[in-house]
Amino acid sequence: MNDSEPRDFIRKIIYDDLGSGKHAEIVTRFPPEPNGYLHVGHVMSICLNFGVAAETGGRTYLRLDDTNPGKESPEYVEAIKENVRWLGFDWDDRLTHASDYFDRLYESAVTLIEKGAAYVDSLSAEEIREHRGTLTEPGTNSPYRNRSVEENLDLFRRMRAGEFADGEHVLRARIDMASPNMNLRDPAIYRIRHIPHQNAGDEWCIYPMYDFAHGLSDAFEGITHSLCTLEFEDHRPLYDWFLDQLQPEHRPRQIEFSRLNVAYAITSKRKLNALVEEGIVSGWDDPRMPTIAGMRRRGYPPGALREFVRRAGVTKKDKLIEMGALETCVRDTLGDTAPRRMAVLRPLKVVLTNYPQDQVEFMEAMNHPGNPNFGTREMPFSRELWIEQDDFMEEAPRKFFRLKPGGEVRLRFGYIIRCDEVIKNDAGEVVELRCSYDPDTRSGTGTSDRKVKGTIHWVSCQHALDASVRLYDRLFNDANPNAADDFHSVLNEKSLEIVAAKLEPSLAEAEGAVQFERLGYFRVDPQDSSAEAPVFNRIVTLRDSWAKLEKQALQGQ
RNA sequence: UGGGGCGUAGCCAAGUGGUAAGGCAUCGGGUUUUGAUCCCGUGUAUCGCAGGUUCGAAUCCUGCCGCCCCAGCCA
Repeated sequence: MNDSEPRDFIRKIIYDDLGSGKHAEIVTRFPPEPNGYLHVGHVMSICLNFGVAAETGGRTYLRLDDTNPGKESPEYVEAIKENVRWLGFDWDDRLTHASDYFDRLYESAVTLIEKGAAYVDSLSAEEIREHRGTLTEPGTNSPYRNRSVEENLDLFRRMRAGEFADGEHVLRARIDMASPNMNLRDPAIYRIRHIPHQNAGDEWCIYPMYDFAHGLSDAFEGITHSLCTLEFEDHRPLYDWFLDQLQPEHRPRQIEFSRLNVAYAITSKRKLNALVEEGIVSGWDDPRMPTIAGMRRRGYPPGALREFVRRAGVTKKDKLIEMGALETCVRDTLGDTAPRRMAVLRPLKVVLTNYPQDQVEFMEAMNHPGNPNFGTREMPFSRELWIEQDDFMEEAPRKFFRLKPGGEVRLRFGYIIRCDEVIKNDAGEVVELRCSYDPDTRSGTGTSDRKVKGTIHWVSCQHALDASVRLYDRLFNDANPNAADDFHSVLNEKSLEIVAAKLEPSLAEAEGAVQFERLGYFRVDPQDSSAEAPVFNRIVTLRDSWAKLEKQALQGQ
């Protein structure tokens, strides 16, 4: 991919601005409000803002939009920084806060008042709402709309001095109460809040609103392109209005793009919070969460996320992207980077009746069949082995080429075995297989080159490592849980299954993502795992065309 | 019913007057000691609909339809 080729409408605009000489350098910003965790939807914005600046040799600010104390907390700031860094981006010394500009913002508000472009309104919140009109009816002017500049100045100073209670007054832009654009019906720009600010402390009791603070912060930082999501599109006239009124040195341009939604995932902060609060998930970084923290803990590589949003593209069309597209990116990345190992998730014992009682052989196994640089390892092989329950069927269909009574299968990197006897418990469940192995078929060194259709994975019983493995599935049953009236009704009750697995011994040293052959990609849980009680998370399954066949067979019946 | 956006295959997405890229998914096939990977091949897309302009329209014009956003002293 040639990054110097514009590939979306925003990049086209930006590259044109560079080409025309309108800007010598591109400056962008990623401006999260520190009132929650970043999720998959934010990844788009992060990659766009940091990406386009990096491509063009520009700069990006990480700006915390902290204009509403009481709803925001420093707890989230660290998480946001960590998430952005983990995704692979760097803001250098450009970590800022909207609160850094409180003084300048205040001065700008005073300027607006002096120009007669803002006034102190003393209506209550309810009254203001009533005066705003509706979507189809114009609003009506506040009786305070024509206060003198002097009176406005005096009142605003006293608001700032703390002479009034919350809600007693509000500073409003004086635009047009009859505008068909609701945002232009004299929007509030400063409100009184007697709450200490997480950064500014007790210095202020009035705080600027988003529309006022955001565009001006952009201007103060010399942002050239202020990229945001579609819901701010009809705020743009207001964004431009403030710039027109105040004529800051730099004039940023706001451009909107559509949010990225992923099927089966929720991205509402409120709902995400409910999942945590209600204990439906274990926390903000629960591997089922669509948060960056969750995806990170799950084991999604940051490069896979970047690739995902690159493939999704930047447009203005509402999108709901299939989860499979994300999973493909994860598999693509991990396929190249994850060493292969063997693990049995649902163990079934196999006894090789003709294998010497106490013998142990060490089988050489490739760590990555597609890349010899990964080297090899040795796997202990013995008389008693664990295989996957799914790899045996007593009454197997035609195309099932794993183990069945009287049938043969290859043990990966081991021998070909034949199933001679099926042992069941009183309940009629298969609990053990008696098999015989063919000594001539040892992997690599076999004197027989006979082939069998199937190859299955295994772990030696006496050498196996016990581990708890968490199998994650989508959190919701509905492709668009965001649209559900109540997300509880579409929760997938089986989004987590925990199994007692048997791992090959080398997995004791596992770090990073590994592939459990034929099963999927897994990684040690960074929080809950210990040497005594290892815990693995399933990142994503492998593609499974057998499962697909089975499904089709079921549907065909 | 006011304003702002958006409508190209199942999901994304190029294309901006010359006869519909690409990715994901799907479905075939080949390779394979992972039913993975890899490799080949695979799409009757009424380009939302209807008119119009033009030799020629996804692209221009008109009218309609559908979906999303806006009535916080949230962002």
